[in-house]
Amino acid sequence: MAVTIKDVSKDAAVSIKTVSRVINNEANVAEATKKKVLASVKKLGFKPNKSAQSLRSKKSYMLALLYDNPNKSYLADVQSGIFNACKNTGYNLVIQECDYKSNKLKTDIIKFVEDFKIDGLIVTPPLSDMEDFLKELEDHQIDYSVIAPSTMNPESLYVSSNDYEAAYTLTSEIIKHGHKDIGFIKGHPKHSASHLRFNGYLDAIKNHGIKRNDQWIKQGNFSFKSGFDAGVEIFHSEKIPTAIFASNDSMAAGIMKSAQMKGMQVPQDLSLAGFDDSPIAHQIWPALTTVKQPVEKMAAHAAKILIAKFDGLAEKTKSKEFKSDLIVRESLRSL
Amino acid sequence: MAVTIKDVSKDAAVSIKTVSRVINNEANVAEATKKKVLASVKKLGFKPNKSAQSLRSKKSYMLALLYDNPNKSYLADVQSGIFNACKNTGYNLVIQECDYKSNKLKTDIIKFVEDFKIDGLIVTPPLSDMEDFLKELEDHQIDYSVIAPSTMNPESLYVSSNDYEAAYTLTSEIIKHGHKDIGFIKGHPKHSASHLRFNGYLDAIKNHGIKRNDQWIKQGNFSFKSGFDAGVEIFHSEKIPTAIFASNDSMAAGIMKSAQMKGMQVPQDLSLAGFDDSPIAHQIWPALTTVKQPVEKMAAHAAKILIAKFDGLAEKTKSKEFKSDLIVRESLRSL
DNA sequence: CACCCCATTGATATCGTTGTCAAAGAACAT
DNA sequence: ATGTTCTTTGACAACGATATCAATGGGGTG
Repeated sequence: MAVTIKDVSKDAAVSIKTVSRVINNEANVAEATKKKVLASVKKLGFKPNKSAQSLRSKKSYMLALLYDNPNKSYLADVQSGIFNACKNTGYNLVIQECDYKSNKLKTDIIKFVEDFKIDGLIVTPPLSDMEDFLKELEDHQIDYSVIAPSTMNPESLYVSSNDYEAAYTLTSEIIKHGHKDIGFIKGHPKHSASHLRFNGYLDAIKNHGIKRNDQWIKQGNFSFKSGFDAGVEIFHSEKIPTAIFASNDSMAAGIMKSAQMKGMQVPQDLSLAGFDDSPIAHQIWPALTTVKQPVEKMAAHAAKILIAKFDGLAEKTKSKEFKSDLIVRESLRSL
Repeated sequence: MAVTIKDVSKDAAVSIKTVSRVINNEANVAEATKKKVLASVKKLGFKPNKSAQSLRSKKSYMLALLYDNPNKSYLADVQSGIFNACKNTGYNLVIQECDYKSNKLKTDIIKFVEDFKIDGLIVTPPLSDMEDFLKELEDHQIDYSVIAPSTMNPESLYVSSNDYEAAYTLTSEIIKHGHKDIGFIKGHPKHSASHLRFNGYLDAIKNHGIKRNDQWIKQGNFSFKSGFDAGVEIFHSEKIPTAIFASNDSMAAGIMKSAQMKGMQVPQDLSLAGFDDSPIAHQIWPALTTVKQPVEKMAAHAAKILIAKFDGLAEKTKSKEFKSDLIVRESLRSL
């Protein structure tokens, strides 16, 4: 039989309520009592029973990760980050796949939260970009933190990244290599990341005196196939750009395939850059120059913010913007 | 306030124990009573409180997935399968990363199971290949099901795949294309899949009268880099094989990189085959001929087996072997 | 008709926590 | 010394389910 709060209270010669107070870090426990109790807890190896805690306190100690059809490696990184943050906090993670297009999305999620008594949500793109969805959560007093490239509501809990700046930097890097004819593949329009990256690109070429050429700017949706299709289209243009910046690595890989099928070599005939530093970026040849976001850290932070909010004692953790790194590999050549 | 068993019992004019009996599908409830109760349950939208159930019944309704550093897309597929199987069963999934090399592995996992009162484990390679580890679980009466290419213990709960046959088939396919000089890259030695795939290859070439050439057989560990290194080595041989079969797609991609860096074209100068049909297989060019296992279905089945064991009523689900499919793409050419 | 058996049902204890509230004691002001 | 406030503590109820065990009643048997 496992050791219970009762055993501890006997061992420490205090009431069970006092033990409860100690393990919950409540105020107004004498220092000496606290010490005594903690000693007993340690000695007996006491671990509070989650079910009993949940039942009584109406908390589930469960966070849920909401996602919609992400890149698998992104998902794995996010999960991994959250798990690390949860470790030793008593919180656990459940995963919930959603369909951002569903008109039942809001009610489904609210039902999910209520059924499972989820304490808080961690919301990833593109759900994190849907204002009405987040509003609905707030209306139902559901706590959440978002992982998103931009923040619409600075009051909410969030971790953000600097997609605009990163795209600006990467574009500038391409320009530094002597390129003037630079194509761009946009990401999925429902992701705010897509617009930020595109704006970073646009501002960078503009500030370097390069004129935008819409023949080389194609709409993609972050999928390999959309990159491939965009590549095929671009290579049908009368004039072909010397470099293409795709809004993520999968699309860049798609372009590479379409280029290679046309007999073009990367980077000799075409320079290429991606975004995300997903596994594909270094598993193709030539390896992609890209931008790496600290996804795992971001996810961990998103979880920490939430937990800090629930658990009064947790060190106060604030919303925060994370910086991305430029990863220079082989797919970019100097003209 | 959520509706409780008490509300239902009032509405149906029976005792709470009878409601409990109905929702747990216990025997000896009159058909009429059952109907009446179920009607009230539906009418009020009653959902049993997990915490209360756990507390009283000593079950957590939680399964845990044990993994060690897998391919991220494999992990995502496994999770997705398990989640689907859990849906509407009341069971939930937690994820636990392990280190198969750690000498604390066994005690850590047992502690984990006891601390969280995990009902059952789903064990993936290479942990599922460690007999002593599984033995330890049994000694502690921990329920588990394994997802593994082979089964050491036909009594245990498992889902298996036919890696040997699939490798045999794929090798035969390569031979049918006219290849006689076929290299092989072995997988991580701690994975039984590695040996099964290798044996499938060996038997296939033997049965087709092809002699084994150890210069073309290299040890890998399923990583991209190990494939790349193996490729570099092989291409230093005096004679180069016309085809290489890598034990997984990442390593095949690594070989492709090493070949392309040498100026060789796939499949003109070198045919290539992989295994797993991971995303990389179709995101490189030429796309890889490979073997696809129904990973998601397998994982779902592994979860179902466990749940069936716990929940007396669940349809009896048996251990099962799943078949893989050959996926023919562009990386294999006829001589 | 009396008896027993078995299927069905319910009253109540129980799981291991936290919440409520009151009591005891310490500290401080008057 | 007395009253007041604040800190510290504990007794006991409560959370919402399942477990135990006894009560009830219908059907079969002698």
